[in-house]
Amino acid sequence: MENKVTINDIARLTGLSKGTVDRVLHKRGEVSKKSYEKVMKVIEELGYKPNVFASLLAGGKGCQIAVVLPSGEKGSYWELAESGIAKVGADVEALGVRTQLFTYDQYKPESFHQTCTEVLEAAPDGVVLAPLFKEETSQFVLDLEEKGIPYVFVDSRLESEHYLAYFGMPMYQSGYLCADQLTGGFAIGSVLIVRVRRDKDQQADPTKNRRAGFIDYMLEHSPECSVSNIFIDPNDPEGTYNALDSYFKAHPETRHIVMFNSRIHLLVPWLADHPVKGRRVVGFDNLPENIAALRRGVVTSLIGQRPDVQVSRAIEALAEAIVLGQLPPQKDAFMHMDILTRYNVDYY
Amino acid sequence: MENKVTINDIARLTGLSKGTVDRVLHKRGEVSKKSYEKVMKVIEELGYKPNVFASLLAGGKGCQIAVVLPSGEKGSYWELAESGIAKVGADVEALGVRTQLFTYDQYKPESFHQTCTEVLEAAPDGVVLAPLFKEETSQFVLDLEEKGIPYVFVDSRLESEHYLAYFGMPMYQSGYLCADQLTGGFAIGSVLIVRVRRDKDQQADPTKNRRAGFIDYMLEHSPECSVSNIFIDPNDPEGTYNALDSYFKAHPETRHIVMFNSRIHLLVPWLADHPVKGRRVVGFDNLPENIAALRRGVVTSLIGQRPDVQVSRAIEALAEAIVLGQLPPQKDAFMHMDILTRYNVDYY
DNA sequence: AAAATTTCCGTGCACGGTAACGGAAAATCA
DNA sequence: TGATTTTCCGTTACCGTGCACGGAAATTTT
Repeated sequence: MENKVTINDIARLTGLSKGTVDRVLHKRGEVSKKSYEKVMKVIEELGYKPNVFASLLAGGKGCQIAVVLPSGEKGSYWELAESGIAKVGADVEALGVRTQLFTYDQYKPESFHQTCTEVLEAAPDGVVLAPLFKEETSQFVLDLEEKGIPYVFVDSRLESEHYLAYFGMPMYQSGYLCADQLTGGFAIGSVLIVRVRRDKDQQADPTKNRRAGFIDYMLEHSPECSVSNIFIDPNDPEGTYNALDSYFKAHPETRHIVMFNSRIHLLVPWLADHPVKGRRVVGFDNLPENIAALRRGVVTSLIGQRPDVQVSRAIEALAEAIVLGQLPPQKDAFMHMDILTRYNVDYY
Repeated sequence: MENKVTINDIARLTGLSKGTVDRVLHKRGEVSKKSYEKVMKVIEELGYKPNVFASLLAGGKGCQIAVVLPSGEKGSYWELAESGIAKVGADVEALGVRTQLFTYDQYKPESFHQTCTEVLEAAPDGVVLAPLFKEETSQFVLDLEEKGIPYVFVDSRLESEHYLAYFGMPMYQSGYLCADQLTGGFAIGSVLIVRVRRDKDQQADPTKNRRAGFIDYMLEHSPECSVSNIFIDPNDPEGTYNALDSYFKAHPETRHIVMFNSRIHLLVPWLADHPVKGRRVVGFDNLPENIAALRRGVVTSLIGQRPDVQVSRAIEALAEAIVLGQLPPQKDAFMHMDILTRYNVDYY
């Protein structure tokens, strides 16, 4: 059933041998132009697709996929992404696909560059890439294209036309959704945005678009609602605590709190000490610590994009493209924005 | 890489031929007890796993999976489930898995029984089953076990110990979650539950547990909030409209509305005619009509379990078990309860 | 004890594709 | 023109399993 057309059929119809047919299939030369075209024509007509099993059986090599991510500390967003590698379906593994993880320091462009050269040396059959640095990524992508190595973006992407697929979250919309969750659709008092202070010469703020979506929602639905910002240092718990304390001393009328990165858990100590009935606290990403906060009831809801799923789907898409020659149905796959509350988080 | 152990290795180590080894592997007799045990021992020791590619190549058959669902009218829940069949990964198909759909009338046990015999005649290698009738399902499952055909439940399940896996939604918790969505965590006025009238001798109400979860939440979080019920006939739009009309004439203070089955869209005509600021309307399942209502803003949120994903995951699990001999990591996979609002529905 | 069964097992081909090997034909060189 | 190199292609031996066929050995029948 399926594709009855075999390499032998083509050999017979072209009057050549399967050895020659195999040579044109794999473009390993030593074929006259005339024969080459004859074979290609018949392949086209019959819609020949090679039998994956036979190919794997004979060749045995399978394929190697490199996954390039920022190195994830324990409990971080990127560790979650990393765990997606282990979640690819058994059927993909059965197809002879192997994955190899390469990490880089998300704060050091030169570390990323270093990792890229390592990847190129490893010469994988495909690359899954979470890009953070524009310049360096453009260069890397050029190198990959030159070598004919297909690549898939996760989390964010470049404007490049040549990537095979992209799995990520629509940032602007996630901010919009977040605002809806925070306000519950009702008009409310003022809102506090807690942000992480970052050096200006560092990379651009990845949550910029998200914040924009949030602001737009508020302007449309609750124009009377005031929005304030404070900045904290993620490595200074005490400072964070004090920042919140002094802000709320000055603005006791502010009720709801939101953060646009995955660090909402940093607020837990202060929140736990200052419970307010009706306060809504919304953050992003299902990190273990965030989920714990959700369960405690300190955080109202989280908006999750499941980076692990992004990675595993990316690997699967890449594998299907390489091994089966099937392009992904859609190039840009914006993934679910999951709304997590304490009542459904157990099932994610 | 992987399993270097082949059938030839075993043949050599046992001093037998691969023909004999193959015979014990497939239990097709004609092997002396002594040889049988010798082979089994070596297989055990070396942890032999057959090469899927070679097997598929030689045998060619692949495997046949029967999917048994209630017949889904256009736009219905079960049609959504049906669509999951088309969504199994290309890699699973590449493994030589073919699926065949069998449907039955969800209101007629005898129709289910009829379908079951058809399935048994087709003698598939595995069965995905959405069971509605307890008695008949128990019998069917016994037949399957007798024939050694593995089966996976979706949507709901029997207490049977022998199913391979189950993909479904935790009903009680979904009701709990629903109540949280409806109230938004705030204390609110009274709530209306719209239910579908059904004959008592018909099957039991599949949403009973869900309702129980809802009620429990309300008792715990908003004991002062009154909950009323009305009943409608899904096939009588006019009657539905009038029922809502007369209820709300008598109880204008009731604001929020909930339905526990997938038919919240039946209320759209009335809701569209009677917009109330701050009213929350929550229903279940991402049917096209429900999603349309969500987009219009008539329905506040939906709780979705994506029956299509349940079906495709079930097929994949079954395929992996049959073809690769890999049991699913967890027997009971309670699937996500997705909270859908107009702001994230586009990404589901 | 010879013949007829039955039980058990080895051999060999097929599945579709890969790739090394070697040789014929064509092109280039002397 | 003969020798040499290049270009091109057919042959062949696998890869690991499935399975049909036929035959040796063990068992039962005459």
